[in-house]
Amino acid sequence: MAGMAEAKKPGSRVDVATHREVAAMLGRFEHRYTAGRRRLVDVLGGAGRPLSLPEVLAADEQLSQSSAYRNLDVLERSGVIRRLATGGEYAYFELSEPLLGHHHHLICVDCGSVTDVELDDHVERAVDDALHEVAAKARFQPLRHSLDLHGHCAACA
Amino acid sequence: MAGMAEAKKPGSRVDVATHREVAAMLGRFEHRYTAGRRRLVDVLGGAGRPLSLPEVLAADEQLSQSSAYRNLDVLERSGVIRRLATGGEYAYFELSEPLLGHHHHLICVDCGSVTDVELDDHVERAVDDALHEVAAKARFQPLRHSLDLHGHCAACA
DNA sequence: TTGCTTGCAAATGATTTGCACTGCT
DNA sequence: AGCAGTGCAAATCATTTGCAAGCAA
Repeated sequence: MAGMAEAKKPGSRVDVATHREVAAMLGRFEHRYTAGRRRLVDVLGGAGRPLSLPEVLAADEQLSQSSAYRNLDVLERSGVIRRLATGGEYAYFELSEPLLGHHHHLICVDCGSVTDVELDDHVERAVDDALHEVAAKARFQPLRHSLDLHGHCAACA
Repeated sequence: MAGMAEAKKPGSRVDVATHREVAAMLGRFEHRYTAGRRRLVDVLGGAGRPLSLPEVLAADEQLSQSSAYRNLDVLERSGVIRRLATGGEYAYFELSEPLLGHHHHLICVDCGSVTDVELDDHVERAVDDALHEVAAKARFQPLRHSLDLHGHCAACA
């Protein structure tokens, strides 16, 4: 493990391929991949779960609140990250599905924390088929589905 | 149809059985079923789709903003209504599933409007089974799942 | 230099709350 | 009387924005 490089820059918890991909996504919208934005991607990519803004700021002291919000907005519009409406007091942010893969969330109704989970392809397909069917009936153009489980996390139970 | 009473009080768009059920739910929490709360249930029950607070207020001029928010909170805590976090600027409210039945939402990313849809029991069961499985692995106690489709509604497409 | 980016401080706006009053029970 | 419920106005607080200064092409 120690000698086994994982293609990460020192100080970055996200691999080089991901950073390259992010740079390309930003480039498509004529946005620069600045230090502040790279820090956000490092924090979100290193967390392994969605983070609220306070958590993001706590993870990297160098980030300022307003710029973090502004850059999260840029990253969201460029398709790099996703903003989760959990119903709690904060929005949560995570790398988008093109970077992280399709998945779902366990949302704690007590503390608001969010955990990523994946489901069987078989179930995913059944859900997608069923949703496309009802969407067609309502002349609704589907973009993506969100499937979350609300309940009490291990820590709050 | 004209002579075919549907067990609704004049001026109420919600049937008597629902109002009785709501009264019982509130009673369990020692809350009264006041005129203002009844008006909210009438508005939400009559809409047939989730409504934002401005829509609720527009539907009944007699409702005051702060009391509406306060009563929606009471109704939510009593299990009468559900608050939806759509990601848009407003929260949306609808009668809870015990009153309305289990269903899902088509959420328009442009205008924020929400439409109710139902899925095959077969799909519902597959989803629930899959979610319970991953929840168990994470020692997470499930309360309910939410499955929403985000996209462009017929009006915004 | 031109214009994207940044950080600070101030503004915004949905939602919540203090308070005095009304009305059940 | 006692206390839940109401409406107004004011407060809250996550998030957004104005502006002056920094930095890359």
